[in-house]
Amino acid sequence: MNKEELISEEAATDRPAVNISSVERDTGLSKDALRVWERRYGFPQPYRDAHGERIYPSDQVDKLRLLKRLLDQGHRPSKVIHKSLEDLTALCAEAETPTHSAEVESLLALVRTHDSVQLRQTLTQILLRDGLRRFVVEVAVPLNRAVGNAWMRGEIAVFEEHLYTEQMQSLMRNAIASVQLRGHSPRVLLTTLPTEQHGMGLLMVEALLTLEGVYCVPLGVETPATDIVAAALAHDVDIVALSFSAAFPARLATSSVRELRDLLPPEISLWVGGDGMLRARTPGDGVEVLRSLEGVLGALGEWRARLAD
Amino acid sequence: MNKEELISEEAATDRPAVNISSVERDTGLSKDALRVWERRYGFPQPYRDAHGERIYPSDQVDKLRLLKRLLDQGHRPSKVIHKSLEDLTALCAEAETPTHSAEVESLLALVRTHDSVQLRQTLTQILLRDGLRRFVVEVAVPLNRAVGNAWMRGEIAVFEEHLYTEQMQSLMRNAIASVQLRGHSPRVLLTTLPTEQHGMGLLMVEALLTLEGVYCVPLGVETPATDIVAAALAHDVDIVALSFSAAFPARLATSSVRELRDLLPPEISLWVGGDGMLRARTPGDGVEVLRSLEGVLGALGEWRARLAD
DNA sequence: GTCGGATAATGTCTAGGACAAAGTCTGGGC
DNA sequence: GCCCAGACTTTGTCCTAGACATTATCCGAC
Repeated sequence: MNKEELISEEAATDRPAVNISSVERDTGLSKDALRVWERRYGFPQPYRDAHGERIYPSDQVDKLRLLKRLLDQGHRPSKVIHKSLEDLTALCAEAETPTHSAEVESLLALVRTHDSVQLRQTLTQILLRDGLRRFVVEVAVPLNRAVGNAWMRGEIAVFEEHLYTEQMQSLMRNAIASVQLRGHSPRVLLTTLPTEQHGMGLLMVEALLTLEGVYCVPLGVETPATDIVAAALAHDVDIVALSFSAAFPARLATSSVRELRDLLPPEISLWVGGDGMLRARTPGDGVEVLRSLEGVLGALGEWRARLAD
Repeated sequence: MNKEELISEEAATDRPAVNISSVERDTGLSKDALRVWERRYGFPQPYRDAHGERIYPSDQVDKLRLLKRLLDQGHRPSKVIHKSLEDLTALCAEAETPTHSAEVESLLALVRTHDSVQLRQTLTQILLRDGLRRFVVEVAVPLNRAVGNAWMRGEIAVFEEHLYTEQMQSLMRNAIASVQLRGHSPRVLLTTLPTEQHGMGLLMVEALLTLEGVYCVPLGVETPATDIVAAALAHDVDIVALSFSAAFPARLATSSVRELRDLLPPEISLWVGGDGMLRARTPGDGVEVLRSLEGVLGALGEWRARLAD
């Protein structure tokens, strides 16, 4: 394939060096952190342009991306910053659970070959065959994780991940919309806190809850704490559910959950979940930490049992 | 309503003062800009905590939000920064085109009263009554604008805007998915550049194009330029279409569009649109600037006519 | 083994200074 | 009257380098 070659060549060689703003965007590391790392650890070591401004070559940006991922997993900068790209990749791979079913593996292959028509068709078939609940738990969750890992290892391109996310979201929204609303209790508000832009977890929870006859108020992502409280009161919800991805700073997660808990009326439950909550310390009383997607159903059962008392 | 009162009281008095990071998040103004404005213009003038760090009271954050909106409309900081909150609100109101149909006005009322069930139902009814094309052009576009303006004037809360966006997106995605794919040409890639997080415009364009038998590759938001090129080649598209909201820095828009145009093969067309393109200077040859959503259909007609030659 | 306190690691804040890019004004030529 | 070039002004982002709160880690004592 002539085009394939063009793409890999582009990715391998032609990538231009970029300024500090772009690196902040692409890696998620703040400008302050980038400068202070350079001062303290000697990495990154960008070139300077005619005005003394930092210019980061693409291989350093690659390493920074990898470092950010490792920090999100709980590693410390000084311990990993001087390792080689290969060592870092290996370290990332360690943390992975490579338990993909054959089906997930074949879906991942479709993402890799950007065969979007086939991908959508296959996902739809599986959804119809297994039902929404099994689809979410057995396909969407592991496939999300597999795509994330593959992207991190550089096996799939950004645009392939984007297209996958778009298709999966579209599918999930359609499925949710087509579930006949059977019940109306409890009422659950779904959202993330500011800076948390990953909404896929919310959609998966919304799917499971809607199937169980729960009334969901989906607020999308990045709702400030005061607005969550206002929305919870306005929509008279019983439960507020928040999702945190691994990229969310662990300490911020704990403190802002605590803060939200104090702002919310005590009779409204607060559920938190997502990869970002696995590393965070427990945020204290009155907060239910869900350690897996299935945990949502357990918590729902408990809530209903408590209501029955 | 007891709850309504609680919410407005909350909004009016109890809002806590916040640090510079929060202000950056909430207003979209960079920390550097906030500090340099303070130095140069004397506004904002935050308090300091025990360590000399800036603490912004909520009324100053309100004014900053308004200022950001005015800058996005082309005003200059020195001209507006010392005006009162009332003057700024009036200035914002000037720029508005208050041409709402009665129908849009009643939908806006549903958003204001966060009657989400009724809102979804009404939108679905209108969609079925008028068809997707009229729905997008006559309802979605003006309602989006009306909601944005109302939010800016403080007439609707953040969470109301969030819920509206979520519902409208969900509806549009469902409608798009249910359009039987009739044709497959041209092939159009849809996305935004990094930092541009508003994807509603893309969805509206996707809806119109899909109705016309166009094959769309929706990449969601924030795709880096090099990945857009890679995706365009991999999916063999004829056209790349980008959307810019008013919040996108005008100069960045022009320069990055120019840059992308130079990276893309000349036989691939580049279409750009959205409120952010109305202020930007024309990015030069080989770029089609769409000044309205209907412009998309015009450009499509031209493309097909050229193909027929 | 586990708890508490000292020590180290780390990110974000601070202050001004500098400069390029873009906007605005001004004067001259047609 | 109109338009263009060059000068001036405005504005955002970058720079350095220091400080400090917060969180991990270590180490000794119980």
